[in-house]
Amino acid sequence: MGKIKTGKNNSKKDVIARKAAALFIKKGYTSASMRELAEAVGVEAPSLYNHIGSKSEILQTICFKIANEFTSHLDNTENSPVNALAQLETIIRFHIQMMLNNFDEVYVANHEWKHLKEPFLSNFLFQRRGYEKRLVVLLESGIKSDLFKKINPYVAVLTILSALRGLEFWQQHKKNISNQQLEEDMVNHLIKGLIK
Amino acid sequence: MGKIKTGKNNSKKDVIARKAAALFIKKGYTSASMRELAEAVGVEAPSLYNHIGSKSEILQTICFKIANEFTSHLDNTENSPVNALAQLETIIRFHIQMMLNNFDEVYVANHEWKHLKEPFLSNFLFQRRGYEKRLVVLLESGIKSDLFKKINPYVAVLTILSALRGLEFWQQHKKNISNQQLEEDMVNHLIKGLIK
DNA sequence: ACACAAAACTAACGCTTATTAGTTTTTATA
DNA sequence: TATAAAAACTAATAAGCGTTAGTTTTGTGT
Repeated sequence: MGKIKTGKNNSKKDVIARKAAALFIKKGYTSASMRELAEAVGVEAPSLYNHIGSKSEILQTICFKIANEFTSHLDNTENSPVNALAQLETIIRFHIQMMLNNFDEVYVANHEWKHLKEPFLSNFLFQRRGYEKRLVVLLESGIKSDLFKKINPYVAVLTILSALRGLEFWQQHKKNISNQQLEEDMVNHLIKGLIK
Repeated sequence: MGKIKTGKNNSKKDVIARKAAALFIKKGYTSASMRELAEAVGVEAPSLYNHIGSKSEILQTICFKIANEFTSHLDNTENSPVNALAQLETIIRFHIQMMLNNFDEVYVANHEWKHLKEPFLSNFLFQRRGYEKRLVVLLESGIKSDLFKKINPYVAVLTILSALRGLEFWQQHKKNISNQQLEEDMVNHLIKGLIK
């Protein structure tokens, strides 16, 4: 049938993962078949197994790649010398950038993690829960420093993360607004509602 | 094997739909099998077909029941004599109430609509898009009346709807905060960031 | 108690799934 | 150009899927 076309910096496994992410968005992980994925890649289904271990492994790769990017960015931010407000703004902007620049994989990590197999499922949820908790700590510190209103920090984190996640809908609408403007408006909406 | 237990005001079809919603949340629509659903209901799989037409029909029932509830509430709100800010607040509070009181069905409508069959899929998306547009009009009217900041109304609607959707995570966390407090904090966060 | 309808059951169908085995073709190296 | 490895292919497997057919049990009204 064909041959997998690789670019310069991406392996065949990368090509498969990228096509898979797009397919998982369109059909959902379970409904997306290896035969469909193979067709998107330009090859017969069994040929995929020369490059990947299993369908489930593709999902793992996508989910943990994204989870690790968020986690390591948070590591860096926490170590920066600026105050809680500036840290929060940095994090919000990073989420927005990730949604705009790595849409497919972020979407899959957000929507299809449910189909990870153990122990990956537990690991993923543990990592995500840890991320949320660190944000709550950040919010608490901002409240203690009198930077933020005395809102419940869990609620604030939930609100912010959910609003950011919702950028996935932007990809579909494509309104007449630049990414720059989008980012400023969202940061403004989410932050100014917090500042005293 | 058994018999479907119906309460007073719910038909056997309702019982199936309710169990199905819970199962669709746990496994996703595609991965949830009719045999699993049957077991949850307490019956053999083919027996379900005495009460429902198909698996897909269950999903349709759930999705449109929820969509219609949101649409008709918006109808009522738009006809109320209060200003845009008060209308927006009413709508936000309704979303929060729906998330807290009809969690399973709202979750399924939000996550599994992708698996609706045509023409239901198109109808559902059309209805949802219409809902969003009406909210944008509301935001625009609020901006024109100088009630809201001059933020992009699409971005604001996206931010608000996404944050509200994110209440689905609340169900899992169950932190030490009352529904009342949760509602006030979210409304405050989302609105006060808009008011001049 | 009898008759009819509702709702359960068992068995099975045709289809799709991810994956494996075994083989052939392509590519890279020397 | 010969050789070895990489990567494609075809064929097939076992398992699970939604659903249908046909039959038996259960419940209801007279």
